Amino acid sequence: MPELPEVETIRRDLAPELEGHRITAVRVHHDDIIIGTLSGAEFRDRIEGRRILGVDRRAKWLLLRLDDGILVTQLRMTGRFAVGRGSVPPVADFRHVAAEFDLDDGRTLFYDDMRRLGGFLLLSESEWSREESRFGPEPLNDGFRASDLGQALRHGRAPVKNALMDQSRVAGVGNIYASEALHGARIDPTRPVSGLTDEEIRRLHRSLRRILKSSLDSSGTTFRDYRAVNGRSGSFQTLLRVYDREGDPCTNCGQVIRRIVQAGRSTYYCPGCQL
DNA sequence: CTTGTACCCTGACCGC
DNA sequence: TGCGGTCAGGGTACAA
Repeated sequence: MPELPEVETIRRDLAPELEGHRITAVRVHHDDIIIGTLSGAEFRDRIEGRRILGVDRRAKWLLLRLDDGILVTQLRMTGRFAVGRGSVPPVADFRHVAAEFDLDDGRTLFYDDMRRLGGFLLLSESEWSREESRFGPEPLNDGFRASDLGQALRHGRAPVKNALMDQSRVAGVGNIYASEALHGARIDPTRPVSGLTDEEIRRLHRSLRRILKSSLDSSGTTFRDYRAVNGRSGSFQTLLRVYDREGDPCTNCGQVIRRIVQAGRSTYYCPGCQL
């Protein structure tokens, strides 16, 4: 479901709700959302009593920093959070609640995941730092320059669209923003990374950062499953130029937007201005 | 090494 | 109305 702007939006919503609070009880309704070797009961026993010190993000992962360990969560396609009082989630369409975390002030954090592709992982600092080292640089970090993008992207022969979505090259970019960033940079998504010029890398760097920031300002893109916390919608879908717009005219040049499939995922692009 | 494919799961939508 | 096929903001294991 969510990419960098969506996960960061959720982080910003969750942090003030959770920070400083102790988790008093955990209920796991589907063991398959506990990633790794712990059973639901073992997971519960190790989380209950822990205090949440802070909420961070890396790539598309959320980190609940506990007073003992890090509760890592990945939302994949349909994971969502809500915080409310009482036994019923505050959002009507939470029909697939997979886990609940009671807080020390009587509120509950609900995790809903229709497809149950997302889930939770309890790690130590060192386990997390090993996981984390597989990710490429954060594209919105201040120090992320065009040369860093070039270094991350310009090896191998992968199509640039696939390379952008490769989390070990650049962190946090998924299917929507890969298409949008390439359109903004006027680069054909099928181009092999090895052939990209310095000028194209500079355009892609500017385009990627502009689009991710702009989406973050809009609280992300909601046209399907994604919601921020407690059902709040994003609005960047109104600003998408190519994604899910097959058959529409390009806002740059008027040619008809096309959809192709790369690595099993839809890519949208304009054959007129993306060369 | 790098790149592509199948798969996890449920639901919405489309054509027949 | 039902049925089958396809697709969905992701990531991983495994094959070539």
